[in-house]
Amino acid sequence: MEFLAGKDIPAAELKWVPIPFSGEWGTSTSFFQVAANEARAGKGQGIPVPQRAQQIAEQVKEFLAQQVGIGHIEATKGYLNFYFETATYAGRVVDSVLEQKNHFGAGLRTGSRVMVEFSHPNTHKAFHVGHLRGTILGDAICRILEFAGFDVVRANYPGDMGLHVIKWLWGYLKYHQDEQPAADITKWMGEIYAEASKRLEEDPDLETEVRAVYARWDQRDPEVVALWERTREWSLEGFRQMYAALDIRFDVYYFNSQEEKPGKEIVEELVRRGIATDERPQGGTVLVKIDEVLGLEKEKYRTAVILRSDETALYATEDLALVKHKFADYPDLEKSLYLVDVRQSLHFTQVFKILEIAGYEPAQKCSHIAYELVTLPGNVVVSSREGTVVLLEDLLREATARAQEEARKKNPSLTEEQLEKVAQAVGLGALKYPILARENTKLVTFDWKSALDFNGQAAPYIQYAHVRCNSILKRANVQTLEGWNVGFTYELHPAEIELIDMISRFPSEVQQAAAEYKPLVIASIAYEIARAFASFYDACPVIHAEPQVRDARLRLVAATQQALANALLLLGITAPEVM
RNA sequence: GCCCCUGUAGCUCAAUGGACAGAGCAGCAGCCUUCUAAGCUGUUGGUUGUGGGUUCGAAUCCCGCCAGGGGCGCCA
Repeated sequence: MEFLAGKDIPAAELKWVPIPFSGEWGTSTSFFQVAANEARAGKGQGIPVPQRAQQIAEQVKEFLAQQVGIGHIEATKGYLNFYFETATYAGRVVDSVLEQKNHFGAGLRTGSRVMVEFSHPNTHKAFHVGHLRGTILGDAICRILEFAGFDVVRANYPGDMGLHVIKWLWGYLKYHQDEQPAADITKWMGEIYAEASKRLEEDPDLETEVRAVYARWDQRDPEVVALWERTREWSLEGFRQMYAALDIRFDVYYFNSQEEKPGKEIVEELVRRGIATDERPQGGTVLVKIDEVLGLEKEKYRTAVILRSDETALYATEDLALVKHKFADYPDLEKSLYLVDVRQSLHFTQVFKILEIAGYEPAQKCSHIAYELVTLPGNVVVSSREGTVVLLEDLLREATARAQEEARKKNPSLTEEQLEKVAQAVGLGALKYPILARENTKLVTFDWKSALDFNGQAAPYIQYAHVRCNSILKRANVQTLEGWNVGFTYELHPAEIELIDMISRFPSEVQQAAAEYKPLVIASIAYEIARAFASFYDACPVIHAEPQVRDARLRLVAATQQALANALLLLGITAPEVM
């Protein structure tokens, strides 16, 4: 550091990055910025920056080489690479995994609480692949945030009231009065919804009848309320089963039907305070001309309608109340996240902005995390109205059936009970992984072929690596790995080094995934660890190696298994013992 | 018209402003008397949509353009 200061090199400005993999570990920094600064200050002596950077790197290397306690250093292309001593580094990585076990990679508790709202299914509609993305993504984000050190509140906000529910009730009353649900309730309800939508499209005059049902709901007409309560429960039961099948849980449920009243009160308050414009006297709506209120010249937040002209509530009405409801329940929330598809970006911007204008400060802690849609081949949007849906239950059934068939073929020694479990783990994992391994902002096209492809970069590949680790440890008949005094004192195979390298990256990947709300980061490192292990498995015998090598490798295998298990857990994917 | 997202290998996707743009799939050539072949090894494949700019350095940041998708006063 003193040396650097003497050279006018600001040590604090040096960025340290991993060295591109070359069979050794180390950390590296470059002197391009230093050289560029020199050149700018006229001290560059006319030497091109890259060359000058290399000169500095060499000078620093010369100096450091005279110091004791520093191993292998290299100056190349303007970079200064410090290499760690292999045996020490490898041992430290493996030891820390085996010591920390299922906490390996976990962050320190931050003491700060974050709410993540996700899934928000609509009652009286089908639950299809389109809903799967937000649900799976939300679950993984919660798992990652929790592991990274946050206290997470998992919130669900089912749409149990709104025009779609009213439409369903209307369709039922008019065409299916007193009908009992079919065995598959969710599917049956979805069909009634699709039928109602179709009839309304064919004859727009029927709108008035639907509005009339909405009015009856608003006046709490006993027949409508009773029917709503009964049918709503059918849907909710369906959701409970669905979440159980997906291995997803929630801490708190909010229902938009509960936010109608408080929402309308907020609307009235906004009108009183002159923030909202009340056009009801002219037969219009209540709305907030946000840009106008803020005095913006260019349109940005636009205008938000917050109450219908017939005084029934919109989602906007209810969302205003929900923001407050959440902070009333959890006053210490540092963040309130809304994981909702990208089409609702403007809506949330408006809701949060309106509350901010009204002086409600927690609104600034709210943010919308947008994700893109799942479409069907040919850019067909999944729509319960159009009936272009792939139902989640069909998807789950297909995936597990396919996984079971595959498992039976690959490993005939499995018992029926084991097959069952493997099919669950593999089928579900195969569905989740492609969604999680993709940037949130990218469209996912669903097709059966790739959904049921279990090869290559997919969950089964990672699960298989975990199973192989397990298999080796079982065959080695290791009772415990505690207190082993073994190290990586032999010459490591490149595959071994890469595997250790990948494992060592896991903790920082967790932090990145949490900071950016990106399960993709975990999906990638999980795959990288599995891939490195597959090469290692092929190149490095464990059980039949010499005792000293065998023991070190057994510990590495155990560490790999642990790292894979931790990563899979964050993705909500089961790590099987056998498959 | 305004705003947002996307454009990387034949296909699906990666890549904190840093070293040679990487994987999978598909294709081609190999590997199972040795820890499960849902695997491994090798190989083919690139003007990162396009034109400028900033920078020592750009797939990445800024501006223009092209193409696709989404949103924009009573759907959610």
